Amino acid sequence: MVEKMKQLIRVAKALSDSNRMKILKLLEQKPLCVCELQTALEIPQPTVSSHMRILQNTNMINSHKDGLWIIYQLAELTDVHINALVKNALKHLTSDKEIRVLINKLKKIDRFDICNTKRKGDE
Amino acid sequence: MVEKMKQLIRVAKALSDSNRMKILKLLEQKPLCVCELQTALEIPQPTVSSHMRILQNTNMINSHKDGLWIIYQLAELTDVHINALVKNALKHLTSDKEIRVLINKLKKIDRFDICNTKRKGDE
DNA sequence: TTGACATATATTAATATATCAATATAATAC
DNA sequence: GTATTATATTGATATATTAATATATGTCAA
Repeated sequence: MVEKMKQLIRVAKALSDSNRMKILKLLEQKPLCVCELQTALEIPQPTVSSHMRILQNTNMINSHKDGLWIIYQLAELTDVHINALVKNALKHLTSDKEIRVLINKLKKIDRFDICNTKRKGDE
Repeated sequence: MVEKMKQLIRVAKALSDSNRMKILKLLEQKPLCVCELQTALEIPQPTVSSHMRILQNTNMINSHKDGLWIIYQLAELTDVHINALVKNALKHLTSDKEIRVLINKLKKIDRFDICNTKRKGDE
């Protein structure tokens, strides 16, 4: 059996940081690699990785590899109340000014531009 | 205008502590004074007061005086998403073992027994 | 292989938070 | 007034969290 209290506190702590909330809101738009998040948030890469680990420990996100990249995406939480809790946190930030600016900025960010990795099919 | 991000993080931090979650679950049963919470949680009075201040800063609880007592009670949050978030956190803990034991323990706790204050009408 | 690159981990320093003893404040009884 | 009681505040200490730098790992291409 899961420990409800510990589970809740782990999620609440994960939501207690503005960088992590920004990451979740960005992932809500589309799956992203570390370098895209790093560019959007303008913070060092290890800082991003550190936040990703915390989010992954709550099962709020999952990841898969694509060459050198690790693509992160939002995950559906199996626990109904925790899932609703997180959804409400994300909805709350929809009208946040800084978040809106950030999401707009994301439109111009593309991992193929950031990284030197050649686009598949390029010569 | 409210700063959505700061508001969310303040609430998430408030929910990131097991003593505070226990306090909220106890207040869900009925309004309580500090000495009742102190007895239920078996922690020193200043620790309780410290948590109450944090919870009050999020508007999750409010208080009124009754003689020497300060009675705390759950408050309805005006922000719809934050309110739903907190409600889900509380629901999540309904099945938590430790919380169930605590709520059961609360039934035997009565401020008139704990405190030396004379019951109104006593001789 | 080797080198370049994307990401992860370790270490450290700075900051934030939780707890609790001691003390202060406020309400009530005498 | 003074004493008592319930709660708040202060200040000290321990622990947790964050972020930055340095280093390591794993992948791909040549």
